[in-house]
Amino acid sequence: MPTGRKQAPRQSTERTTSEHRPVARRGAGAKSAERRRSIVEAAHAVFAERGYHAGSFQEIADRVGMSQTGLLHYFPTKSELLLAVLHRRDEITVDAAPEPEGLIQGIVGRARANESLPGVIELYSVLCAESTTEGHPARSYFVGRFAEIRTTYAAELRALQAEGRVRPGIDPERAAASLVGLWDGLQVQWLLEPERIDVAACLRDYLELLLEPS
Amino acid sequence: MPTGRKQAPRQSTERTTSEHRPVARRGAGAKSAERRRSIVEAAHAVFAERGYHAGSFQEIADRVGMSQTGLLHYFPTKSELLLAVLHRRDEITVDAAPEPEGLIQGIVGRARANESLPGVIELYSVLCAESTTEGHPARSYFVGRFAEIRTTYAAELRALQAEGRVRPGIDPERAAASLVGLWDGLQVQWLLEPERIDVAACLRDYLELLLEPS
DNA sequence: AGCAGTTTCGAGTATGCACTCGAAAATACC
DNA sequence: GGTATTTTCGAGTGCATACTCGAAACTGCT
Repeated sequence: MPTGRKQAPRQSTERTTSEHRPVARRGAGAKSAERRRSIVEAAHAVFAERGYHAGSFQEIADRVGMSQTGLLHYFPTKSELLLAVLHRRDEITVDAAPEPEGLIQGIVGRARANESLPGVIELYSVLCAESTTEGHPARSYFVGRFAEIRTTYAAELRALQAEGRVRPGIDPERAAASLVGLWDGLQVQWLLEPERIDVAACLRDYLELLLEPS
Repeated sequence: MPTGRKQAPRQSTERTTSEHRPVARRGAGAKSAERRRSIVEAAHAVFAERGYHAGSFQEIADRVGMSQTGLLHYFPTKSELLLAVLHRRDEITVDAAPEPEGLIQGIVGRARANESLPGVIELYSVLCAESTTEGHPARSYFVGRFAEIRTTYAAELRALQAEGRVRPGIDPERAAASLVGLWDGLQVQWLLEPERIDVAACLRDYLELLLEPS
């Protein structure tokens, strides 16, 4: 975080280059933030198209129109850039999430919206599976993310259960995991054959099976 | 990222000059087939652990106890080796598939069996997602495989439907795609947190929702 | 204008990659 | 035993990789 701008919640590992200055905020900070954004955007696209291992600094630098070394000034390691991309993705989807009423409406709506963002889906699907490999930098990110989503859905299901709107015999935790898994698995099939898979419809089917017919 | 080179001293015996092969069956052909099998086996493990791009000839050769160039004699290109691994995987799972009666029994049983083969799951999950990227050599393999599995399940569901054993309002094609997606998505979560995800139980839950309570 | 700090990059390092080439060693067949 | 074939590997090629180093160019503040 070159410019000490308070904006960024970029945590931990600062640049290690030994300097220790008092809130250095010389000019050009705005430019820096802009650059970072465009770099993250390009990296998002490249990682989505090629995956993490196969995606290169060079290609990202080319897309953003700067040298590979210039890029390294902002993100000194590849995994740092990856994590920035993932957190940026969170912001995007959260921003685009009005989180409306109802599990069904919310989820199906989100799935429909995703159909116009294949890059986001691809990034997510590819990195998610890649992260199960040994020592992948995004592994803990995905572990945390899955746990978070599962508990959110499980809580929503329990609330619906309390209202008697869930079909009897449903285990909220397992149903939450299933919902997440179903979504992700369908997205992979959709990436391979977009015209043959209707992710949103399948999710709606599942949710309607879960809920009491009213 | 430097991914420190780790040697896997599989067969620590020196192999430069005197070589007493214990098997040394009749004819070069037999030896060749044997070699191919062990190479495919090692490649299976490496691709499962690292993915296709990140997995290297060198590491595979180390595990099988031969030089990288020796390996190239059997599989002149990397993608050829990949496809051999995938087809070998098909053989394995087909062999281990008694394909018993009943969708539920069959699927749940297979899922349970898979729990003891994390390497096979990892290979499948990682390569499957990786294959959605541009120009991946396994892409058409997975497209074909998914189509095949979906039609199989859809047919089974339609047969059950004819017997009146499926809950009304189920679309067999979508349910088949959902079943496959659910399975794959759950497996990814299971790879990340094996102790928190019960793939077989979730699949059973889903199948019971699909079928008429009898 | 002078300076502190930021941004950029050219050149270079060390490594790894898939793959080629040519030849030696092992083996099979007669 | 001699010869053809298969199997193996050492050495090398060309390229890509992440990352380092050091310095130039730029920026805005005083």
